[in-house]
Amino acid sequence: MSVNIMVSLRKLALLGAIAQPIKLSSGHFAEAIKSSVQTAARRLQELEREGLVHRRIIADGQWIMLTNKGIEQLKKECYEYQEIFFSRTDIEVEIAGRLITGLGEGKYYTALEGYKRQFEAKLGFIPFPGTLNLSLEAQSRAARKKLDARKGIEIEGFESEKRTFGGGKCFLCKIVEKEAGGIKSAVIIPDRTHYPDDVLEIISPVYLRHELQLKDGDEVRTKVVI
Amino acid sequence: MSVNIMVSLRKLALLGAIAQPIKLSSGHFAEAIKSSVQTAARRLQELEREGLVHRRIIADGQWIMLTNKGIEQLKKECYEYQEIFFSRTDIEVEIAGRLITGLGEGKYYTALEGYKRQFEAKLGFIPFPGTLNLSLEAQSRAARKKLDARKGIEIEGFESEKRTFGGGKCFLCKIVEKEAGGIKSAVIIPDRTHYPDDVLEIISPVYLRHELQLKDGDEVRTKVVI
DNA sequence: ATTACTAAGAAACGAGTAG
DNA sequence: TCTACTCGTTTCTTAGTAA
Repeated sequence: MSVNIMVSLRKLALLGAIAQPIKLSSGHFAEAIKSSVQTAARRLQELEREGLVHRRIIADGQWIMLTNKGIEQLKKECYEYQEIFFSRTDIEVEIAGRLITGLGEGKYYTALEGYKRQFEAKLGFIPFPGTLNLSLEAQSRAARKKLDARKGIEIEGFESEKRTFGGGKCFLCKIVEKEAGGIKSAVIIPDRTHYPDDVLEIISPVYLRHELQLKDGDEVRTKVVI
Repeated sequence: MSVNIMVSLRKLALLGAIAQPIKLSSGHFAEAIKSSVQTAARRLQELEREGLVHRRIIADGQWIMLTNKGIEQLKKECYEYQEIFFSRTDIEVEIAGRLITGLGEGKYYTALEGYKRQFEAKLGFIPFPGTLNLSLEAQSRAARKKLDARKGIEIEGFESEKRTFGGGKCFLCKIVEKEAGGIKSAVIIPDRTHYPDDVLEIISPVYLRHELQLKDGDEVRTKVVI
């Protein structure tokens, strides 16, 4: 990935192309990146070719918006800065939520060899098949947001014969109270999540729901190591 | 500032050259930035020429550490990412500290035309000459740290005939309780501070110490708009 | 082993032009 | 105006060499 491409991508994000498409011409973009129109146009083409932006050309310019891949790339750089400037400011964030029943895919994914192997190597345990899903209130969603800014423990995606499985990241955590101090667990955040960001997925070597005698609607508090 | 230079600078920061000098050779650095030894060596030379790193060549490599200028450059990029990803998550941070008497330079600096003009234009008031200095406990120091991550309201440095005066940044704030709701004030953070980061300097259009009937040792709480 | 040159080769840039 | 080419020119990179 060329560094100029990354700078262009960042500029587009700053211009607001991360949340919604923005309209701009090569000419305007040239001013923004302080280059010639040709170079600006080439950068936008390149960005599209690399799959980092969606692009739609119209009569008097183009509509540009970052793709998920583009956002991911940008986040990687962002993590580096977090690392440089805020590496060890906070150690833990506390997130609370109410237990809900998931869609069952947690069970499917956590059982896959491609993930299990990584969980064991990187987290130190083989997860019980399934995830504990917590529904988060506004306050905890804000705390959850801090995890976005963190690199976490990286879980790589992989491919099987039939399909590809996306990557994600984990954070070690512990459930507070409930005498669960001794149980290792981890928050898992897929890159392309099927849940909105108001659900927190937790994995653990044991069946937490039974181990802690939890039922839907119970409040669960967890301290996440970031 | 070439983009390749910035990438190299970031890499050095990640390698730890921000807090203390690190020893590395062009060969090692070449691996880190995935380039030839020649390019790596040239980058280090360039970085030094631009005043972004201190460099000391020894028999089997070199000692490298970022300069303040280098760190400032890096922070600028960091702000961009903050802007992109965390723009409006928090609005305020609360910082509490105990009133102490400063060294008197606050009085000197706030009275300088070069600063006064900017305060009036950017903060909306001409500061009373002097700063209110708060000594921060551990918890508030952590809150104070959040300001480092923010761009704030930029105050530019300037030169007089005799010397140069450094820049810094400000954050609007309000003193909580004490019926001070109506008094505009601002936290001021010089780029090259004479205070360690456990002192918070506040300026205001009025003499806060009298206005709020404060004396050394009193606890003052402030909400800083970030 | 280093760093620091030089010079050839590769890559990127921007003026000009077409559609 | 716009995007998207081509094509000289400039800039950057790397191999080779010296200290």
